[in-house]
Amino acid sequence: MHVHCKKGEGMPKRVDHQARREQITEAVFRLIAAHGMEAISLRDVAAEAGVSMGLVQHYFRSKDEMLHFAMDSLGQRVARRFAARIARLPAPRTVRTVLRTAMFEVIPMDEESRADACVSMAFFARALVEPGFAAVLREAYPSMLGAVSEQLRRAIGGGELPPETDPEQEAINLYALTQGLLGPLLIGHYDPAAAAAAIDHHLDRLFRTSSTG
Amino acid sequence: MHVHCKKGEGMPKRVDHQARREQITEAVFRLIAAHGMEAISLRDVAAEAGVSMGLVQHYFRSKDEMLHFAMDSLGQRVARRFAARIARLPAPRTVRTVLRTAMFEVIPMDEESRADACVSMAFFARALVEPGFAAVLREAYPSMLGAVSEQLRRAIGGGELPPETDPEQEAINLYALTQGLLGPLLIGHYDPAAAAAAIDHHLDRLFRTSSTG
DNA sequence: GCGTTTACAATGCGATCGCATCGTAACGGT
DNA sequence: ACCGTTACGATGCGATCGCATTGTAAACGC
Repeated sequence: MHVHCKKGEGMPKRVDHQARREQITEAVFRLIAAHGMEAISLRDVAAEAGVSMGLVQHYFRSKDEMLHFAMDSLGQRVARRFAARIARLPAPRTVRTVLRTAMFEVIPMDEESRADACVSMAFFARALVEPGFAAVLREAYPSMLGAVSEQLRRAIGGGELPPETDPEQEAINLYALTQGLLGPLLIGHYDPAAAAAAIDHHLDRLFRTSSTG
Repeated sequence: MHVHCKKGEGMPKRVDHQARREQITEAVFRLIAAHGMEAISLRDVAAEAGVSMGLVQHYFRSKDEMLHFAMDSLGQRVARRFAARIARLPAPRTVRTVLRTAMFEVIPMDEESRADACVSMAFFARALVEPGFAAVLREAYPSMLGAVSEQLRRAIGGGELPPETDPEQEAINLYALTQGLLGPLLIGHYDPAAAAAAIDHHLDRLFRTSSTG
């Protein structure tokens, strides 16, 4: 009636809404990583993104909507990077290699992924007190865990793991270990190599083919 | 010169400074647990504590000082509860039992400790962007880890663990596992019992006396 | 008893916040 | 060519913030 676009998606006049929103979101990430979520204001975001504050308001109806979008965007980016990292693995993909790669992806090795991890922490803390922010986490965790336990089941089927292994339990512990290594790492208690060693140590014990005497 | 108190500590006129500060701090905890750290204002704290805002200002020179005091206070409380829980253990204290108890202490079983965990998360997120808040964590982690690895060394000496066990590595993994279980638990992905099962599962594997064939 | 210090309450202030409003320039459809 | 919609920029507003200031009553040292 009012407007009849050819594409059902959006068909804006000339600018790409999604791109603009993500450009602003990038500024949000930088500010959160640098000063925390509580410190960011719409004016700061506009300044960081190099745009006017009116523009920010134009693309986000409220600050809350902006932050929600940012959280979704971060979740998608993490998931995408996750999948890409797995897909990039060379041919002989043992389950152990896949799991190791996945767990290493969580551990921030460079400044960029470190910043992402900090932002994730900020969002997590927010999700604890604002259920609206917990939605992304609510779906991310079961999917993560499902992927891990599926890998473990594959490993059991392929003989990499003994048949009495509990895939769900091991998946929980693998995930918890990885997440638990993140905190002290971000604070600076040890370096990424130490976290990697911890992961390998755990995988060593899980996948021990025989030994122990 | 100006004032010559008999006690080196404080000797205020008639009120207990420390007590008042901790009373205010309790209100801070309640507000952080309920609405997050970014949402609390001096007026809110005063109202929650049932005092005037001037009183809050009287006992804390600034909001930042108040939050720092609160973080210290929380750290001490956690450490105290930790020690008490260990001390309350019955006579035959195997290392495994001690570790299990310690790890369970991190997992919030009731609403009160859950609130504490949420507050800790909030402080942690803050510490990532404000180094001043990282001071407490900076000393807490090595002390925690040291206690755990010391227990592990005792276990090795006592024959509970094989001599080739790496106490430092196992301590890191035990701590990481426990911390990593906390996040999903707080979000509500599983219940305390599941977290306890994960801990026991890990301890089972670590302390397996023989088996595996 | 008197002055100083302490313990609080009340108020004021400048800054900043999110958001609503308004103005305007450019494009698209007819 | 016109008109409506979109895409912004600029400004204003009420609320709220942390903090400084001021006032006052009570306790202590002398």
